[in-house]
Amino acid sequence: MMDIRPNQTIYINNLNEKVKKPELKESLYGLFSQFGPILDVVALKTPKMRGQAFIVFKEIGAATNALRSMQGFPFYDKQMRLQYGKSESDAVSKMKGTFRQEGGKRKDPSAPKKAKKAKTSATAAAATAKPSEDGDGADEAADLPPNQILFLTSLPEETNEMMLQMLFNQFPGFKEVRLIPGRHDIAFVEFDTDAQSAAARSALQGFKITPTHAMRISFAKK
DNA sequence: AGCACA
Repeated sequence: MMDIRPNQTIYINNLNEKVKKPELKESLYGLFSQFGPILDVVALKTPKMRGQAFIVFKEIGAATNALRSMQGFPFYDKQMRLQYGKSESDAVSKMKGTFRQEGGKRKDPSAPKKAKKAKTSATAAAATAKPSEDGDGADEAADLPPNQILFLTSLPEETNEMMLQMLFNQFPGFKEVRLIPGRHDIAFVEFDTDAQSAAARSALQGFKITPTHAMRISFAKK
């Protein structure tokens, strides 16, 4: 059913309602940021809004791509259903400078909060101040010859098997993910062939599972 | 099933 006109926000439903909000948002962010920059992920657990989420992309093209690619994607044991959002997200209006509180139309629970918290540039600087391990030999593995097993590094602490499965699952030839007990930061992902592992590798190289952690993918040592 | 953002 071709219903709603393209929108840079994707509306998702049929999500697993048992997943807690922070985890849900993180996983959605990880899963969808492969299509392009994301402005916001909105998920509410209110009776009306549970099981649904909004992914706000910077570009409509990214949203369209996501819509086509992720329709029916198995996510926490349910198939996600995607549509374009019906209206413009606040994150978009804010970016365009057209954001209005629409006096009265929307619920105003209490005090009018006019000023949003300003991101201090100190915070922003701290966020980017993460040392990047360029040039200190940390990426010697880049030279390993292709094989069917990928080696993931720089994984954030909250990584779990399901998140990695969701990411790598979508590539042909996927076999399994192996986590290492006692190490949250590395994992192995196996494919049927080295061509298939190479394709997944280039697609997901630098993928941000969380906004601050870009994972690194190399081929495993044989 | 359910289209919000505090």
